[in-house]
Amino acid sequence: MTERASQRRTSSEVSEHPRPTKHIVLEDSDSDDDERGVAGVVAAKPVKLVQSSSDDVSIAAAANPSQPHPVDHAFLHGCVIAIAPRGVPSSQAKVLVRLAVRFGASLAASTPAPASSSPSKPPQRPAQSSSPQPAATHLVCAARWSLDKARASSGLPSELFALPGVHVVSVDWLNACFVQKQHLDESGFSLLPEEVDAPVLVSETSSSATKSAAHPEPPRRTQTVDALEFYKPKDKQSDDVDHCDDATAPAASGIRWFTDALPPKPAIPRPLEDHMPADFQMPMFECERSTTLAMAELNASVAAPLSALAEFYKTSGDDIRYLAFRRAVASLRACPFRIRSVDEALRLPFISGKIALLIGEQLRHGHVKRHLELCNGKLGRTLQLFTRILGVGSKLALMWYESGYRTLQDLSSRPPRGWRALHSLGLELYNDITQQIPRAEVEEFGELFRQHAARVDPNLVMTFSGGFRRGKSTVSDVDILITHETEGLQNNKLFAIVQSLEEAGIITHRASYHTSFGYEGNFFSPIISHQRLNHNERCLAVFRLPGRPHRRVDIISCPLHDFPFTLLGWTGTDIFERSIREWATRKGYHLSNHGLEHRTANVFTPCATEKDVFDALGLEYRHPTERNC
DNA sequence: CGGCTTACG
DNA sequence: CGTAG
DNA sequence: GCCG
Repeated sequence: MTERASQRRTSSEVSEHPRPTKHIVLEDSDSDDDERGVAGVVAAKPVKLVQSSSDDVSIAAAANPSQPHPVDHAFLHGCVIAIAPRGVPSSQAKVLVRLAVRFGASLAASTPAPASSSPSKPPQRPAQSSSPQPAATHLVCAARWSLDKARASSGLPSELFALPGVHVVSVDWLNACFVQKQHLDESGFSLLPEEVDAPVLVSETSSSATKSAAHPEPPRRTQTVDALEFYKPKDKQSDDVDHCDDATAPAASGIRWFTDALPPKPAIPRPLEDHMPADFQMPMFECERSTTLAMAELNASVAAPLSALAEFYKTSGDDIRYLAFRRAVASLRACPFRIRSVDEALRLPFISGKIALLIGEQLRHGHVKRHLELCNGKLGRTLQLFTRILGVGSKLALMWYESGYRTLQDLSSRPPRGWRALHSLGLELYNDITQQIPRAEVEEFGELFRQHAARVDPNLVMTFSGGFRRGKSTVSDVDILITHETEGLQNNKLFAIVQSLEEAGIITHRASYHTSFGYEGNFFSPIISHQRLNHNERCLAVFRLPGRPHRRVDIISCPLHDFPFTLLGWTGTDIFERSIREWATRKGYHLSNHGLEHRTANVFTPCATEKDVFDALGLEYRHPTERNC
């Protein structure tokens, strides 16, 4: 199953590498955050945290296995949930189930089995799919039902009710657990024997009651990102690796920046000009390798025609060849030796037969005929021209080409089939948007963004992702990721920030604005029952700084518990993303922006940092600057 | 010869 | 179909 | 187009 991982390349040996990392711990998690209020104070008191000598930053103590609190993304771990088929609307039940699983619970099998392990212990790690578990620890019934009624007509097998220690609770219990991100004491939510009236309704107001029952000790603050480092965009510019990091200075005011505390890898393992050793082997998966920009220079000329061909195939809709060529290019980029012969090239993954011929041609003649024909031909040039219009992909471009369109002028003078308003904008901004953006301008915009965001909510956290985070000296667009230091509070912030930037004349266009509501605060909104468990906001916009071209910017907002995954997902490159997801699949996981879920256990693996994700996957951590596949 | 990332609008 | 990495 |  996971064989391929270890095939031909090392990697799996690495999978059990030690975990020497020490993590940041809160010195005083209870200290109030008043001081951090608005502007300036953040700087005054940058740390309530002790940074270990280690590489990674972590959110609070989630990474400390011996101490599940205070941050527990799987706070329902060990719970085996059965939801009453009757009394609880099925749409609601569906959501409850997915959320419960999302936070570590498992589902009772439809056929009850004898109870075995103790209800409240979470003995099984997510990875071990087949450990025995109780038939059910929690029977979840409609609110305000009596115990008798539930036993009689909830539709749950009556033997479940007889299990020792089983909790029979109303849906309000689950609801409250989700809202507070804690495993709340069940007692306040148990179904009562008789017609005694129902327990408290959940809602916000019940929190005091439930908390006092569940947590005699002072209620803990919800999860925060206090442990994240601060980051101030540096004025010292550079176009190489180190600038994304070393992040020590706190932001001058307002919200925080998240940054990677990991120092970039020492770059090139060996002298670049060495010959490829006879035993040289490269891992198959791009996510297993380090691919830095400096390293990629070495074989850039050999890779160039393949790279251009990949682009051609992408714009012409041949996704498979696009992938094939991109993988080949990725191998060349990751190769720390200059490729001098076809034989050497053939030893790299995803280079064989046809592609090797092209490489040979490039080596011998300095050009590749197929490259020149396809990419510089009429079709190739036109497809590239058209697909660089906002909202135009291979299908439209191809269709328009076949209809005889050849220039942007053609398109604007006689709008073709499928023309949309977005395309007009794309045309209007074409010359601006196709230009590369220097890092300095990204940081300039980032600073403005930070100021506006801080006015909306000083406790937001922001970071760049995309090419900027990977250390590119120029980027094709700006990617900004925001979250909130308190779980759930990032809701609805993005739109306000965008509005503010629009009013200031910085954001000039909004190509799209997506939002979907999750569980926070909106638990039973209709949208939720359509499987949307995470609140995500995403805005594709255009900004312009005075005297500069228009620029594309993607702004993404995610809940705190998604942060490491969303950051990982938006940092790229696309080849890196595809490879790490495929790797995850081969390890039995499902990796997305929202989490790392074991495919059979249906349990999400708690991760507080990107590094936790790599660890869980048995991968060596890759710094963003090593993901330039 | 099948698979090749994933989720969203 | 398009977007994103 | 390459890999298993």
